[in-house]
Amino acid sequence: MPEGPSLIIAREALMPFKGKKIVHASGSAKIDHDRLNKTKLLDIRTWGKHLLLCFDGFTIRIHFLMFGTYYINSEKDSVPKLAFEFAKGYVNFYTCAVRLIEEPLDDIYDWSADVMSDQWDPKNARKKLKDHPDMLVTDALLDQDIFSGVGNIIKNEVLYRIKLHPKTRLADVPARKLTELIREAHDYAFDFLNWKKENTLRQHWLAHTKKICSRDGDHIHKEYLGKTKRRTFFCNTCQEYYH
DNA sequence: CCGGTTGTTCAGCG
DNA sequence: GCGCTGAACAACCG
Repeated sequence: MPEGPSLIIAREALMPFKGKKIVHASGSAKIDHDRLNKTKLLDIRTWGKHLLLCFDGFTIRIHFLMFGTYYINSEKDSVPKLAFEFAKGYVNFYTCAVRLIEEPLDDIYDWSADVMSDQWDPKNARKKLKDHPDMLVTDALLDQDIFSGVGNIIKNEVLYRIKLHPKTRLADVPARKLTELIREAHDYAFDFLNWKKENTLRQHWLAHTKKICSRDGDHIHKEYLGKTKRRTFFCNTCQEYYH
């Protein structure tokens, strides 16, 4: 569920409820459900991995973390974190972090950082990357302030696609390669979205969970790299290590 | 059946 | 106040 493209799918699935009134809100999330009862769901937005349910004067932010899911007009056998009942239909959110946000969204979200957004701005991303010369590219792609919506799968696939070694420091990335990094973070996310919709995402992975490099037949390494120590799959032969 | 993980936040420590 | 670590959360897949 968690990476940015999946949130686009979630938003689309929820759009039928836009403008509809919540008849009853419930769930185990520690929020004031009374604020939701009999209020209209004005809009559904996303910022990276955040699902934003907009109401008059506040927003419910849902983060699906690793295992979060949602069921529309159906449920599974566990207590939802949050559940909305409309006059026609209902939604259940499971295993997610729910938070009520009072601030205007424009005050707290940099929309240009979201690789899935119309407002995604490669130039801003480049500026931010310049500010972190010692950051490894494997960490940079996971930085939600720079590449909001990019997760570990997208990270691995982008680095493989542009033939860049995950341990490369940002300062050592050639300018042209940096352009590719930024472009591919956006482009691969949309390939991810399309494949996810077709249910063919897994079969399109070239590096993530792979053992053999399809370019040169070499072994794909699996290491836990960077500050975040996340699973990183890479080929030492075709992914150039600049240092 | 167990181990691992598409992620984030927070407490605790030096 | 900082950076770092580890825990907590929790469900599905192989």
